[in-house]
Amino acid sequence: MEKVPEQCRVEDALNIITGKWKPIILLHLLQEGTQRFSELKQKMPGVTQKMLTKQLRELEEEDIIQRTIYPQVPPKVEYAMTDYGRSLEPILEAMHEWGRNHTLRKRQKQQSPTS
Amino acid sequence: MEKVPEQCRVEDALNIITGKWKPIILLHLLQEGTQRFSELKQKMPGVTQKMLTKQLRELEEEDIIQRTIYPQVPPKVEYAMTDYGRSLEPILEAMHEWGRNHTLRKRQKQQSPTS
DNA sequence: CAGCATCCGTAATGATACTG
DNA sequence: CAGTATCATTACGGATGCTG
Repeated sequence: MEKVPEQCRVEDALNIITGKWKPIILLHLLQEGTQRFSELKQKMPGVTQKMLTKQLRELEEEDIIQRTIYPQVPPKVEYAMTDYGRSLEPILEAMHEWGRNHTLRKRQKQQSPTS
Repeated sequence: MEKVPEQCRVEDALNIITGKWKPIILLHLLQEGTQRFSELKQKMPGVTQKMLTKQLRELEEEDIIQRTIYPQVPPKVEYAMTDYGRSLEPILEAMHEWGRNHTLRKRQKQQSPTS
């Protein structure tokens, strides 16, 4: 139970899943399995290739997702969660749950302001 | 079990705990209880007043922490987790745990590169 | 199709000085 | 002590054009 702040590793986890599009990418891959680049892009309105590519590379770098290139023309690249990446699922679930509750809470606050 | 990406609330949770100093602030308050501004600052090497103030205000805004001002000279301001804020603890714990494991994993990879 | 390179605007963070 | 205000710097994200 050594939880000295200096050894705080929360940020390490945070660095992995933080990024404008990473949570959504992970949700898609977790829920719908392997996806092509174009599929992901299509399912994420507003994202640019640059950003999608960047976020995917960062996730790949950390072994969260796997990138498979099919050497053909036109190119085909698929992304999938790694087994290791799936270990993030409980955390993502918990955050999703918490976030939803938080949104509700906020709404209630606005309706009945205590102060 | 409606987990349509469009309803993804992971980011809501993420927005709360993301920030260069928020995780450390939360860890300190969770582990050591109520803290004065100066105590926190002292325990967080590298942080500036500006940043510490800003992050604290944001956490306060979301009801994660409570700010108590003692009207005296010199001023005394204390920060503490709210009950609601404590509901984040399991998530932070999980992330800390995961992060630590991730760091270890990375180190091993570097020693025995498979590829 | 997938992705890289470049340019640009905004937002986040930092350094520093000042104040009740 | 606990801020606020201002300015400088950097990181992040978006738009666009080019390539195998």
